[in-house]
Amino acid sequence: MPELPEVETIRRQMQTAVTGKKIVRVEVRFGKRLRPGKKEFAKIITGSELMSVGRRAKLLLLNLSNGWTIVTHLKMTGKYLIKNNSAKPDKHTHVVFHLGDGRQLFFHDIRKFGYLRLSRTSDLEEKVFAREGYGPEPLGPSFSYKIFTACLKKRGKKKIKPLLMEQTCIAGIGNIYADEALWQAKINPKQLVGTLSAANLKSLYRSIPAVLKLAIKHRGTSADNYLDFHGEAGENQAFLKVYGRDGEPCRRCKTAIVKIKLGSRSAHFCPKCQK
DNA sequence: CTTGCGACCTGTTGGC
DNA sequence: TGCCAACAGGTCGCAA
Repeated sequence: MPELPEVETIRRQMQTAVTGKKIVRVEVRFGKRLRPGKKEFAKIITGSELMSVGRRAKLLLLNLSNGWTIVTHLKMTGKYLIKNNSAKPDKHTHVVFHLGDGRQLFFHDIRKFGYLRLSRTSDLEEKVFAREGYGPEPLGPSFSYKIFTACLKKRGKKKIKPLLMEQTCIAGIGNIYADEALWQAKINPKQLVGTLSAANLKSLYRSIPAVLKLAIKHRGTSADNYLDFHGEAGENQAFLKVYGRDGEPCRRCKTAIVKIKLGSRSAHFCPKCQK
C-alpha cells in the first residue's frame, strides 16, 4: 500500500485540487468497504463541500463542510484519482464522487482491502486515532527522541523492524520505509530493540524523517502499482537503497543486498553494513 | 503478553 | 503455451 509518503503526496495534491468543491452526487459501485452502508453513506455526504484534506498515519481524511469526515485507508492498492467529466470507471472503481465543477473523484481499489468510513470530524481523535493506537507522526512536532526511545525500550524483546511497522511507537511506516530507515541507520531488521545502542537509537530517530521526506519529495514510491492523485507514478523507487534491490550492490559498501522473511513479510538489508 | 499464520482480494511473475 | 504456486506497499483476528 501507500505508506506515509504516498498518502501525504495524495493528500497535498487532493487538497489543492478539490478544496471548496461540492459533492453533487455519489455513485457507489461496490459498497462492501463503506461504513455506514452505501445508501446512508451517500445520503450523508451528498451536497456537502470538501473543505480540506488531512492525514494521520496512513489514513486520508476528507473533511466535509457538514461536520463529517471520510476516513480512508488505502491498504495495498487503494487509490484516489481526479478525472474529467468524460472519464469512465472500470471494474475496480468502487466509488465515484461527482463534483460541482464537472470533474469526478474516483476511489479505485484492485484488491478491495481499502475502506471508506464516515466519522464526525470532532470524533476523529477519540473514536478513530486513539482506537487504532497510533503513535506520534514522524514528521510532526510530537515526534520527540525521548518519547520514541521510551516507547521502544518498553518493547525491548521485539525485533526492530516489525515494531516500526506496528504504528504504536511511530505512525505511518510500512515495509518499504522500515527497510530504508534501518539501512540508513545501519541496523539489522532482526535486531532486538533492547540491544540497540544509544548511537543506534539516535541514528534511527534521525533516519526515519529523512527517508520519509526524501520519498515525499519524489511523490512516493511506485514499486508496484501506486499512482498519485493525478494518476502518475512516483519517482522515489530510483532512490531506494535496499527495498527491492536484493542481489544488487549496497550503495555504501557494494556487498549484495539480501532479502529474507521476517514476520511473514520481506525484509531487505545489507549483511555487511547492518550486522 | 508474544509470535505466527490464515483471511481478506486481485493481478502479476517466475518456474516447470 | 499452459498451469500453478508464490508474492505484492496492510491490517485483523485467532491460536498457541
